[in-house]
Amino acid sequence: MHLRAGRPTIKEVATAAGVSTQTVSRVINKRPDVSPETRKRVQTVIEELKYRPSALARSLIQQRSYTLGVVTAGLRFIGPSRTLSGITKAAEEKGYSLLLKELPQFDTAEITPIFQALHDRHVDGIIWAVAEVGDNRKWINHHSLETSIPMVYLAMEPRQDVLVVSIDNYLGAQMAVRHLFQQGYKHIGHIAGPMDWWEAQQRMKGWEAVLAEAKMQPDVHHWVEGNWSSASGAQAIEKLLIQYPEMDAVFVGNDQMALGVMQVAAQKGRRIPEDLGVVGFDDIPESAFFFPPLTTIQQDQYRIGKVAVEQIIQIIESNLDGLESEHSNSFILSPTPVVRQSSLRIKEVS
Amino acid sequence: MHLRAGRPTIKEVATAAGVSTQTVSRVINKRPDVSPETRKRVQTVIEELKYRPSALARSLIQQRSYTLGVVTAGLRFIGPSRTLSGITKAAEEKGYSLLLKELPQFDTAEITPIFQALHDRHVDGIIWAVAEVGDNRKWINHHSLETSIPMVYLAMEPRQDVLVVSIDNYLGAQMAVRHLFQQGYKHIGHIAGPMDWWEAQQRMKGWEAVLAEAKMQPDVHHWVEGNWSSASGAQAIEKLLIQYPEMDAVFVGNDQMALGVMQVAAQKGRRIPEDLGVVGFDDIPESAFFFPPLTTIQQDQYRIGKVAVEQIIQIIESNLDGLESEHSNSFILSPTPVVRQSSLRIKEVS
DNA sequence: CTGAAAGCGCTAACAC
DNA sequence: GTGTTAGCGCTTTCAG
Repeated sequence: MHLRAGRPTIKEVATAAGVSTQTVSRVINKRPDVSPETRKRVQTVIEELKYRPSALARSLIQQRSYTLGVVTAGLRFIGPSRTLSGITKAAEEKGYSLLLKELPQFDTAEITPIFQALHDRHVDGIIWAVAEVGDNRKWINHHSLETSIPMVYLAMEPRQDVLVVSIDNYLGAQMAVRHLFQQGYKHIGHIAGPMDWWEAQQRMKGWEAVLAEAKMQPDVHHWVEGNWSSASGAQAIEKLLIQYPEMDAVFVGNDQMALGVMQVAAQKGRRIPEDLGVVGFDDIPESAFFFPPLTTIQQDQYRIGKVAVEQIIQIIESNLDGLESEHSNSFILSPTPVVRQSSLRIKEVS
Repeated sequence: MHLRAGRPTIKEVATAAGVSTQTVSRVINKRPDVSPETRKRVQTVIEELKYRPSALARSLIQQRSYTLGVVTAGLRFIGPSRTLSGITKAAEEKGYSLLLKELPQFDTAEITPIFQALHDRHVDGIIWAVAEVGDNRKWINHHSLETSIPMVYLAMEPRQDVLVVSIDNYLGAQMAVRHLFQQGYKHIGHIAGPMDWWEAQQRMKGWEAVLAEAKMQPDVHHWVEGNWSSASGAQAIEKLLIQYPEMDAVFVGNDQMALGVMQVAAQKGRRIPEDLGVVGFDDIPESAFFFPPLTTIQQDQYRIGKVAVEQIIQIIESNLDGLESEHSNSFILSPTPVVRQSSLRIKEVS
């Protein structure tokens, strides 16, 4: 008995069990048409040899890889990572593997090599988990014709003929601002994310919409653009305090920027929530431990990942049945407000 | 002209160009032994047909997939995500693809299916990017015999015959505590991570070592165990303030827990850094915007990922040359202190 | 119930 | 320079 190099093949198993490779194939695929004795004998050999069928060879002949391509960006941020986590869990459950690519920037122009790499490896579907920034979606129509690989897009504006899974950022922003009004705040400013992000635009529009409901004109001095970072939040609030002195509350585009806001407010002796109400967006785990704890709009990024996987697999499998895609083409998930101290001016009646 | 189903094959390219598949193969692999005219003709056909060689078929025959398996856990936390980001970047540069698996827990017992899935897909190497917790490494010796796939382990205790890439947590903790002594603090407590984590143990040992240098006995009342979360940090500091009343500084096992510490300190009117010096670990992006900004020990998780990829690829490629692995078997990267306000009791002489 | 032949898309080894 | 043959490890016919 000596150590073999490499992995045992189906042929070796067949020889050792005294059957043909077909029969081994039938056993490993749990086909019914094998006699119990044969099956058992083959299985024994498989275990002895520690044989494992090659997924590569299978993919080649079946034209099916049970692999999904995932394209992400900004894994250094917690949002994309949580989404990815939802994707890994769902894929695992469904028996799919994941081929991961990370774009160097959110608006990387060179996406062709990414597609090629995934296509070359025969992925059955692609999850485009990159936020919509600027015109980084302009290639969609162009591209979806070229390749026939099913795709699902996350965090972008729903559009015709494309499967999209997103959070309702517009609704979330409305929730935030309405909550501030309910708490008796009158002058609500906004610190937006970078305006080339679709999500930042949506959140801003939600803020504007609720102001309009309250018959208030959103003024250009009532908001400032940030870049999602705490540093930009700090800078933004400095500006805003000057250019909008009546402001008594602020809806901030994400929790990180809200942290910067709270730091500056503390330095300037502005009490939160008494002098300044603050609401963030995302509900990062730390936000409950800001000082004071931050009211925010929770988005379930994990669930987005899960839904994306489930949807794309459904498309893949219905395509196989020759059914032409007949699915609803967008999933807009609702966020949930999480009320904490930073916006509670009124004692809540419980 | 009609739409073909599926992808064009090398055979179709060969026919269309009037050459053999072998010649096409030579062209796509940029072999020198093809006449300029033939090469050009073939290339034209390739572009017209939008032909792309199948990485699957190649992997099968070359016994080489140019794919790395990555096993991670806790992607909902920022640390593992940053490491993963380093891995994606480095892999991209080196021309490798990534097959991603996430364990449901850090100490998942059932790792065999993970290995099988990666092995089935012929990964050339595996990056085990799961922190060492409890005895979740006990399978190492057992397993590395079974499979001959090269592996690299992250965030674990270096050991013989295994390639490890880690941060020097012990050194980092020493840096933190020495810094506090330099700032004139005398009674330094510790809030540890969960003690079944190797990294938490190392950080605690670093704290103990510096206390010992200063001829101080680390007492059981001078530290409390947390679980990395801000909530546990908040609880821990409450306890510590009671059981160690002389304490004037605390070294906290990570930045999240330090956030909880600062929240409680603020509530109790303990001024930071005057009454209580605080140092964290990790340098998460938010820590610069805590109130006050947090002194912490930075670990470059991104770089860990990068080094891991580079090392495993080196092993893969030297194995191919038949060289038996003759590498140093651990990389211990040094962390960097980042001094901010939370520990600055003395005006720094610049 | 089982096996033989063919082939998924590609490349290594050899001819010429 | 280029083509032929064989085969990576598996599954899909189709016989028997």
